[in-house]
Amino acid sequence: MKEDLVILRHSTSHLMAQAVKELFPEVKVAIGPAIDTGFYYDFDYDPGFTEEDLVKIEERMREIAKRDLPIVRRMVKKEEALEMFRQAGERFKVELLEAIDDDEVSLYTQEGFTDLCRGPHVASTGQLKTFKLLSLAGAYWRGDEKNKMLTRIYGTAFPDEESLKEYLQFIEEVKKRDHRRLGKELELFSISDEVGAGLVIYHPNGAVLRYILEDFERKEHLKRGYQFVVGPQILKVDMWKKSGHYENYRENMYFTKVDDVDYGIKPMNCVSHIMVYKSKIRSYRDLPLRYFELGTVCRHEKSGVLHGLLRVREFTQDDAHIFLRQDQLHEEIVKIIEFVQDVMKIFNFEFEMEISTRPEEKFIGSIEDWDKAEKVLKDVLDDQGLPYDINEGDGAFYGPKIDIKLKDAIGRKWQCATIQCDFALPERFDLHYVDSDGKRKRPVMLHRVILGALERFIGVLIEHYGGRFPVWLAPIQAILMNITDGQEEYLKAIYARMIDEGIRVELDTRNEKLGLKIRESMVRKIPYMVIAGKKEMEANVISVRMRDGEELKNIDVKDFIKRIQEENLARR
RNA sequence: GCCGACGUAGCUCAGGGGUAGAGCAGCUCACUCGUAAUGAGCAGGUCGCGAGUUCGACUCUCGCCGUCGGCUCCA
Repeated sequence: MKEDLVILRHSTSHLMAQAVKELFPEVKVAIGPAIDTGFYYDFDYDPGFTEEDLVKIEERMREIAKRDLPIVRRMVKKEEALEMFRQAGERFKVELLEAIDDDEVSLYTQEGFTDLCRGPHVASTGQLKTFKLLSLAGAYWRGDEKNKMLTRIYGTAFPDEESLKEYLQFIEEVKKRDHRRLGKELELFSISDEVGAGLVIYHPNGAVLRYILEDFERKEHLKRGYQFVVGPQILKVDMWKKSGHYENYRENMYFTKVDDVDYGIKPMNCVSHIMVYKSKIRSYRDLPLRYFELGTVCRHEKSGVLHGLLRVREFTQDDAHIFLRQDQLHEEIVKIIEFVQDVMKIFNFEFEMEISTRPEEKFIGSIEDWDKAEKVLKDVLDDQGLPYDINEGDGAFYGPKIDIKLKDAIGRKWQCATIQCDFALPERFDLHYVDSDGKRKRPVMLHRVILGALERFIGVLIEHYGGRFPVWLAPIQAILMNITDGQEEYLKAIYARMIDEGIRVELDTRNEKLGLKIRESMVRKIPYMVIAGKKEMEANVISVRMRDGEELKNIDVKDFIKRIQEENLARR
């Protein structure tokens, strides 16, 4: 974000805090930074704000802006500032101050309101014109769920009306693309409270989309030397104790007991894949071994985090576990990154990468192994000249990882693919291979997903394409429509032919006007509308209208079928 | 899990202490029609679930479930 935009937004958040203090003097202020989409400020106010309060606060902000109060910076001794905020009962500011090491701190004052702040700020409140308060939310003090929940107000600010308007239009666009809304409109999936929160029910259109993706994935994995394996849905609890999941991941797992034996429903697919590896003695020549499974897992995610398809409790990963020698690690990770690049190009996603390192607590394996693994990950990305961010302490409990964040058609980021390095599970399960010197050695394990979870990926795809899936992914590729009863038989024959050619086609011979049929198909975002009236039938051709308005008049059915089949292969 | 808002017909939503309403969708009939909504009629609801207050609750109170916006967490 540009520096002056940060200053503008940060200043607007101070303006909001001042307005809040004027209207609700008993409120205590916490922090109010600029963020990518605007700004927020956290307040401690026990009754909480209402939507109406938001309107009042915004009005007061405009009034204060009109007063054009100068914003003055002042350096004071830390002790002096502490005394001041203590007197005012601003306990959050006191807590912040106590954590600051410097002798002097800067204060920013605009008539009647002083905030502890590094700054910088605009010169006066009169410069703040184009802003809007957006929403209310709860937020833990310092982001820690053990702390008090404060009330956060989100708003946004821009240098001019034009860009504010643009941003508000962007919010509208985001709403239009919302996969939950499109999922309903396009009859892709549903989530029923009777069935359970976070459990997805695929309807025919969504199920066929999923089937296409699965089919695509199987082919892509076979091409790259992966082998298919399939593991059970439930495994004995002892297995999860051995793997460390019971210790580190139990609160996210579902359990069941049958005939006095405890089972855990799998939250990850690795254990079965490890059992395949362990089933016989492996030679150094066998490695790398790449086991792939479209593995369905269950994780008890906290109720508040569930979100359409993007965060669910049962989902299917395009999961693989690769068993390999240390010396193969670098090359294999390069291959996986190339795999991700190939696949994301097909869906037209750009992406960014992040490396997550060892957590402070809740990890297995030695610190030495962690350091080794982290180094390999960094080396690969450095060698490939790929930029990345470091996410300290954000690794999985069994190893560090590279996370890949997709950037969709309107610039939003989504986490899907991940490559996780694991020295710990091979140790726990005592995996080995026989090396060229005849000695037993420990393999390394990579956990990786390309699309991530099919549910999440489908959700992202829906928003990425705004429901207008490319032809190869479209649940319904073409819809046939007649103009009068006279063409019903003609279209039925064409329908049979297209179905036979593997095209996903629908037949609409209802006694309705063409305009209505076109409209309904447009709403459903079907790529091709095939129209046959008296004229087409007599000439033994069809007319095709595309969802972007383009038309193909009087073409041969054979040519049309060929066109769709080519698009299926080209994957555009 | 936490903070806040919300839950009325398949969908989108209005209403309000005296047992509910619109538009779209659905069904029936008429119309046989050329590129984004033909017309008329009919039918459709334990007002999320459970308890409490009340002569009476869909409306008020409490609890639960779920959804939405966030926080924390994550594929």
